[in-house]
Amino acid sequence: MPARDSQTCKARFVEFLATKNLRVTPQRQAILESVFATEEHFTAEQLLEWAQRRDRSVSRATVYRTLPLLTESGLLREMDLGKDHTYYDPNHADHPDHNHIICEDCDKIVEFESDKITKLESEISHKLGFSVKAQRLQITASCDELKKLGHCSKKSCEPAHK
Amino acid sequence: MPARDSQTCKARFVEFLATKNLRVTPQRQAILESVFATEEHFTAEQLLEWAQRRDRSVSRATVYRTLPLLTESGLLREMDLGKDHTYYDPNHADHPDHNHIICEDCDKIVEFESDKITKLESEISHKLGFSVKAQRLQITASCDELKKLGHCSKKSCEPAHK
DNA sequence: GTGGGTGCAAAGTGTTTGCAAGTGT
DNA sequence: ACACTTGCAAACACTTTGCACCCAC
Repeated sequence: MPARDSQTCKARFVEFLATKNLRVTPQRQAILESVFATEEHFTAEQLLEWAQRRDRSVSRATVYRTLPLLTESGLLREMDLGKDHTYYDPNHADHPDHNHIICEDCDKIVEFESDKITKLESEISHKLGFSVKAQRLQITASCDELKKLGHCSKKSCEPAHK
Repeated sequence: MPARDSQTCKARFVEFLATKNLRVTPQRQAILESVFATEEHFTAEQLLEWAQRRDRSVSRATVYRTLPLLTESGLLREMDLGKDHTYYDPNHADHPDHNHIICEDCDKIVEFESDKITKLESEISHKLGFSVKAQRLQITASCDELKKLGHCSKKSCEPAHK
């Protein structure tokens, strides 16, 4: 998937804030910068740490208050990975229909898109009398190579950390 | 989707307990009966209420301790619907690959299966070097009829409760 | 100037757990 | 008898919120 344009994302968020009569504060900017400096999924706690590196004054409360704004504006998407905290996906803005393969061996997540699946979802939904608004597909899988060779050569398939 | 055989499910769970050297207690039986008396998705709190109707002695702690056993045995599946609590799907045993359409108008959930989607998932995963272990697809949709007529005639599409 | 925003710490809430007593096998 | 189980209540962990002060527009 092509990389996103972080400038565009930031502009979109500022616009979103304006629409709702909300303000562009230094804290929100620090959070915004942090969000679009990564393409990885992250937690609220991680985001707090990143944002504080840019602006010491960012508090946990502000992170938790900004996260819903980012999801509401469509720039971020909540992800439930079965852990005790919520993950956020910064790749949603450019690829709203992308799916996830989660390797149960190494916890790594691979993203992919499939027009065919998207189309089928739409067709089936239509038959059942619905219009698709959003979709989320998570595949839990195991790494073929790891199973066969006992290790995993994929760059995207490192041993699970922690 | 054809209805499940609750007798088989119960037998499977008893067997699962035996395998792990766990015991068949009255409380677990009450919970088990309750789980397979419904085809709807439910919460831990609902399950507690149902189980207590069969056996007053069932406590919240036992429900929370039994739920992981039921998921581990493959009879139940956790569902995240974006609410603050976890939902459980009792239809997983017979239809492990079924998907969900969640109507954002009325909160109703419709289940469906699609061999084509399942196959595509498998193919794509294989190409990326993974073997599918499980999958979950949730489609958020809106009810066509509701949008056009202002109300919803589908039996499965009642107004959202609460 | 004013309505929104912030940090802090306390509160909230679904879920988990330590403990002493009970019970299936 | 020996583990495994249970109910109760306290503990947890992530997230939310009340409040008094602050600041972007």
